[in-house]
Amino acid sequence: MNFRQLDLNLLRVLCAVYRFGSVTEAGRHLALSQPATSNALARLRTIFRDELFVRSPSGLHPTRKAQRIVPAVIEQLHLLESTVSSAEEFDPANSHVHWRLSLSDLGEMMFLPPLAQALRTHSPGSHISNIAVAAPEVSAALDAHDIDLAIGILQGKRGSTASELLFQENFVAITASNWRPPKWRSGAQLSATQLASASLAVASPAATFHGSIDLMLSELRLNERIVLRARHYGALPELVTRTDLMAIVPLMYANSLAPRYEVKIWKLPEHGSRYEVSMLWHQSASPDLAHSWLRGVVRKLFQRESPH
Amino acid sequence: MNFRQLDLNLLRVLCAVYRFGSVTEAGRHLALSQPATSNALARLRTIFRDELFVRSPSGLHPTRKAQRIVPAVIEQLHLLESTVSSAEEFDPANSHVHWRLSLSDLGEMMFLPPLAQALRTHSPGSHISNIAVAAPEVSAALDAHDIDLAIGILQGKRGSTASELLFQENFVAITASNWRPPKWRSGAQLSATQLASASLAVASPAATFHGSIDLMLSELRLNERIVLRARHYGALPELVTRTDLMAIVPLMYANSLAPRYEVKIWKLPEHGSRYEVSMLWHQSASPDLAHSWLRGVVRKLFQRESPH
DNA sequence: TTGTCGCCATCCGTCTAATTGATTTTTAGA
DNA sequence: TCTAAAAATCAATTAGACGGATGGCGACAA
Repeated sequence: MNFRQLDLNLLRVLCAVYRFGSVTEAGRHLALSQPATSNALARLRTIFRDELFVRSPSGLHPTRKAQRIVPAVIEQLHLLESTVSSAEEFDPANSHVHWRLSLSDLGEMMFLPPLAQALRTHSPGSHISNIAVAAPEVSAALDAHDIDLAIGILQGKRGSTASELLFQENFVAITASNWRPPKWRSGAQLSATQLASASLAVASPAATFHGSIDLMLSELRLNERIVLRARHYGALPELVTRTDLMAIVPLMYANSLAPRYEVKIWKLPEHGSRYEVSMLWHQSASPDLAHSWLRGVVRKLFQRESPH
Repeated sequence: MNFRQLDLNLLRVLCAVYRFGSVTEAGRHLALSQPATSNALARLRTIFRDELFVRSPSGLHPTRKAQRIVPAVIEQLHLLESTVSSAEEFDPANSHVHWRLSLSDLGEMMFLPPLAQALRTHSPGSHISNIAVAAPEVSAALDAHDIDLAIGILQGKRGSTASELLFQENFVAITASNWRPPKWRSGAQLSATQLASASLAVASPAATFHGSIDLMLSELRLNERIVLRARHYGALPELVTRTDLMAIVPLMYANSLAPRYEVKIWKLPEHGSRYEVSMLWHQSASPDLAHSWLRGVVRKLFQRESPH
């Protein structure tokens, strides 16, 4: 097996067969006929002196040797793709990229409108999909190249995940505008005891923002006060205007409600109510100029210096 | 420019032209005719919509676009090579690898004999060359894939350099066997004042071990006592047996002299006389089974627990 | 057990890209 | 301006990879 005389294009076939578990399907994906794909696989088998894939009821199953090398080859081909496509200047106006993002439901409300507006303006040929991935799976989804970029309260844990802080902000409480805490005089600051007497509503979405509010409330020893848990933020504004409940939401979201809802914003104790919003992507996409452009757009739209 | 319909083999041509600055030479290296190479370059130019290389007095000079991507592509092809060649089990007995090492002159004396013996025994078809690279250039030489492995008092500084500690040891002093310090009674331990009265000879090779002795001696405030500087260790044993000079050498080397030379070994103060011997290689070679085997041989021959 | 279906492997004609060899073009330097 | 070196191009030929059609084999169900 001599790498120098290996047809590199065969590696594509190797990866595709690994991915689809089917010669026919791999060929379809590579825009190659089934015989050509089969022939390529035969050459691979000769070169590697290994069957590489054996038939099984569920499709072609990789041998140990294939299992050992193909995932790494897939990763390296992705790297090559990013490098090669970083060659040409990215022209957003004339490009047709399908961006696959991961935003929580709140992320959609907060980030999608300005992002979509920017993309419609500067890259009208591009498409956006939000693939809402649960927070713990974000890194895996990036590794699998199922999504291009994730925005939210997320941390890049693995080495293959790159990340950039967009902003830090605080959670706040919103209530109906005529809601008052006991012994209230004026202002929008709640004392700890006043807060401790409120009944709380929170949203715990499955996707990106998951968990951080719960974490904060248990730090503030307020988790006993939660009387309503929603799965999405969308219901909260109506909820607080119609009940005596206090909802805990990101400041950004509270501010966005002001024009349409009669809600009052209450500051929470600084301690524990802070959260960080970052964007995450797969490291191999870093040199890609298209991806780099998208990150620039996100940065320009959402990144700001932390007040603290 | 669509990566999916890019002939990956063209990237080889791209890298070779970049490396040799010549279509003809690149073709020769790739076992490709000059017209074929020229044609491949023409296709690359169409694909990348860029000249990629322009003629200059010193050969084909890469354009900015080529400069941006080709080094990364070279690196990624090396990665692919390591991955792909890690597919087959490495059979040292029947393989023909040309190992390019970087050893200092002392390294040659200490490490090459057992290493060569092991390789002759277990991989008689393989070759070894010592490309003695000066210590500061070791990482660069690994990056350029000019050498496969370096052994010495070295630290892997860059992210692309992998390293593994082989052992820690101390420098010692050797003298003629009848040499005695002032007010000496018995034993092989020198007091600081006794040491400070000796006249020293040191070797400062250009290659890997460079500098660490000087560093130690200046820590011990003994650099004033150096009366002779050699460029190689080979001359020191004869030197100390014929003069009253004391030579500072690694313990390992001092021990190796015992059977043939009438020298006495004196311990030095523990503080500052310790050094670490490591092996360094390029990270992309980590998955390569042949390289991994070589590292295993080196490890088995030379790695030992530190006495401390 | 047998028939059918789905999928991989094989066969053959076609076409791309390589080779050899020669020629033209370009460019730096005399 | 001329020369020399190297890239680009041309032409004829050949090797090999692809596409379409066909054959073969195992899985699953009646």
